[in-house]
Amino acid sequence: MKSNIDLLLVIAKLGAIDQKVSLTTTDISKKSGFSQQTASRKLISLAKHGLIERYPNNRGVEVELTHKGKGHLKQKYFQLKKLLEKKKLVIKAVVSTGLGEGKYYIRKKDYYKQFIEKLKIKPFAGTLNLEVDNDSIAKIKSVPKIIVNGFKDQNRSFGNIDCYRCTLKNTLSYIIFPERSSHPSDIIEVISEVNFRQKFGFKDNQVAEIYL
Amino acid sequence: MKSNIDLLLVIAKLGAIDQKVSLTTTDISKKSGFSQQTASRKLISLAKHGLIERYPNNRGVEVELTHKGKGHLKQKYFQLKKLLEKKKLVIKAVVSTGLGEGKYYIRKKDYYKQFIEKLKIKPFAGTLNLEVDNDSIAKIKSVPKIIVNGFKDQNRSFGNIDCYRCTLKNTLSYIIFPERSSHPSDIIEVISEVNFRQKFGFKDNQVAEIYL
DNA sequence: ATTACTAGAACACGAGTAA
DNA sequence: TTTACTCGTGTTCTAGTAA
Repeated sequence: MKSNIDLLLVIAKLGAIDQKVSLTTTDISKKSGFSQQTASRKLISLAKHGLIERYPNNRGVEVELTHKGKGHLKQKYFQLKKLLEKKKLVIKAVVSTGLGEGKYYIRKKDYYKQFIEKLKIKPFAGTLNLEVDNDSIAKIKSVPKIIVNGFKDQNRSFGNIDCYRCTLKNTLSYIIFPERSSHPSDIIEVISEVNFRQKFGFKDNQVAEIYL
Repeated sequence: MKSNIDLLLVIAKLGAIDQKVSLTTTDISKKSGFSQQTASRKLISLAKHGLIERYPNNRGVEVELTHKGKGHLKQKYFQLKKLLEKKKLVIKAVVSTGLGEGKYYIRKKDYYKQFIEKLKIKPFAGTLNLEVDNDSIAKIKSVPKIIVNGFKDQNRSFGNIDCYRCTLKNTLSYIIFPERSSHPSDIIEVISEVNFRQKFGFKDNQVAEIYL
């Protein structure tokens, strides 16, 4: 989809960011500079991509940004913030116990080889799980993504892993999002060459700062 | 021009925001997802619109964002900031003595009528001049613009005036940009129903906060 | 009043390739 | 190697209107 972030921003500014708002496609066309027809078509497209919820009726359209739509705006915001304020984004995260999924993935040779090649680290065979607030995900996704490709072994297929470079305790690390993760969306996994729990004495519920 | 702000952001992230950077259109195409040809064409277009400076040579392109290009990014940034952080933008401004241009404009009946209709104020027949830093202009331009139309009288023609709603000393006010102003770009003019110098004792060099 | 379909025009895209 | 032109194709636009 062609990034219709400009139209999303127009709709958000009309108030649809945290509540349903009654608009007309003509309102939107005036604010956006598109024709009424194009506003209508784009609205349908945004809804199809899950960025807004849309309830047309015979007096206009009720519109509200979805969580995902708001996420897109936040992502753009954090990109600009990092760029223009010239300082790193920081995430406050809480150490937690995960499912051990990451550990399983890291040990797969096809992934491991790519971690070394693409991420330039020889990862410790375990991950640190952290709980973050919702804006954090948008912050993470605002920095360049490195994709570690999936593969198939004789038993099953493995999906891509999206990796985002960061530092934790001044240590080069990566936040990893396996394509088909069963993690709740506010838990992230971090890999690096070190065992954070051992080297830095990390315990559950302890707060850590991640720099992007 | 179709807002190529996404490509501008890509270029800025490649380092072209406060210095010239040697790039190739292939670099840009990889980072942006467009083809090399499209990256080249868009670069030419950005330069034509004054958003970047571009020096192609036989080993690539040297690129740097112009002041205007950087302003576009800042504008988008402040739009998102205001929206997502749900608080007003604030500008620190220094009271200064202007040219008396604004006073002359306000008294023109065709403008005055529009001020009443479109801005819902009966402006005091004078303006407050303030000196602001450069980011402030981007902040101002990130909020909705109200256009007061120009006109012709028997002697000369008058251009449009761009008006931006704000509050100063809790007073509904508007920052006005006459289309053909001889103001330096870091001086703004504010109109409202009150005489700020009289009512609030404003003196030159005093700092004032403007909320957008 | 609305939304949104159809149709044709305008525009943007990238493959091929010249310079 | 570059940049960037031409040109064929596909996408996106808006005017006219149906519902």
